[in-house]
Amino acid sequence: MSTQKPAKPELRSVLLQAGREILAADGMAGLGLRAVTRRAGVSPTAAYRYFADREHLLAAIATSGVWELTADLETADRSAAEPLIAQGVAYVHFATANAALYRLIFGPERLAHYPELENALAAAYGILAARVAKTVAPGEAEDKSLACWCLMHGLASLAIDTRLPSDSGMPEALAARLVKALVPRG
Amino acid sequence: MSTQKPAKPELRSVLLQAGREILAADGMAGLGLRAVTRRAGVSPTAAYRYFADREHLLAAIATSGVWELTADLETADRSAAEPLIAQGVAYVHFATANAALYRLIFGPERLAHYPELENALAAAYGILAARVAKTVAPGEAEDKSLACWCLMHGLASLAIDTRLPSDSGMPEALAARLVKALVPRG
DNA sequence: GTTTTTGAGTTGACATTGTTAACTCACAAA
DNA sequence: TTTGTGAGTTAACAATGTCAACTCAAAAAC
Repeated sequence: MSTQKPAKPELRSVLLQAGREILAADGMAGLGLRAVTRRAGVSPTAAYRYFADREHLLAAIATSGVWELTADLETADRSAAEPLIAQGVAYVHFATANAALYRLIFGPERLAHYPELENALAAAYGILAARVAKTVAPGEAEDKSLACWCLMHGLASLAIDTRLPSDSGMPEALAARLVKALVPRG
Repeated sequence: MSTQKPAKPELRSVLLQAGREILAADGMAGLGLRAVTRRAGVSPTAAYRYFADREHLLAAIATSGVWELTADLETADRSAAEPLIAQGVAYVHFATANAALYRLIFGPERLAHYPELENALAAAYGILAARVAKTVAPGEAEDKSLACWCLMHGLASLAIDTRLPSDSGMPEALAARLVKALVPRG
């Protein structure tokens, strides 16, 4: 007789999933360690077998999000006539579609100390920088990559906080315009 | 005989000051309602006479910071040969010199609901947009202003989180280069 | 000049949170 | 059969945000 249980739930990833769901439903406000374990149907302290403390749990959730973003950038880069612009659009689309998650990633100050998160972010930036390097004069690559990244992050933040001038239209369209302004041959 | 007391301490602003000090010393982590009142030498609930809850207190602290930033942008704009670039430099200088405060301002999601904070931010943006409008072709002003703002915010965030490529030099210098790349006649 | 009102703050309590230390207990190894 | 051990639980702690009820001095009203 086979067990009815979900076949090795792997609590660690269950917790990440629970965190993502809470994030999508209640935003950062609801994202406590106890809330996450509660939703995972497990006792609060169970999380400590997989995460040193609450911050490490949050960092892991953020990391999972960044890998998703990286994948989105990669497909955008591959599948479009204007790859750099497509990346910009994909970036702000991800941010607006996963607002709370994006805020977790770039919100608090816990960033520098989590190598996993660092790596994921470096990978995402790598996709962008590689495309810029192929699009722009060699001497300009470094600065333009950085400028693009800043531009997209800034735009995404403003869009999420509905701080864009109300007549700016869809943030994705804005992303396309702004990236084009910075790198005309995107 | 004149009183020895500090002549109408105006608890509200004392609390703001205490918050700023905590922010500078311990970062956002230490910025609890109880910590603030404790440092102000007053009981925890005293804050509720001036702020509806902890978030309103934080919003007020953030607002005070944004007005400071606005003033910095204004003087930078007035006192330089290349006013737009000076604004960019002043912006990231403020952010890096007041990292925790900057994170409070742009960190959590409590933004849209605090008109005071909204106004302060609109004022800061106004300074920038006005200068861009004077520097750039009429049709381009809107988008370029926005792009500048995004650029500066993105750069400031990355600089604070030490996520800039390590060979980028001082963030202020970087700000000058990036703004110039976007608006050559800055 | 006495009474009343009120503004500004305190005390004490409550529910929640993150975290720790000590435990249970099924299952694999010996 | 015994012994470990991995994965989780229970019970408790200190700290937090918040509320309701109070104190009490100084200003207003009569």
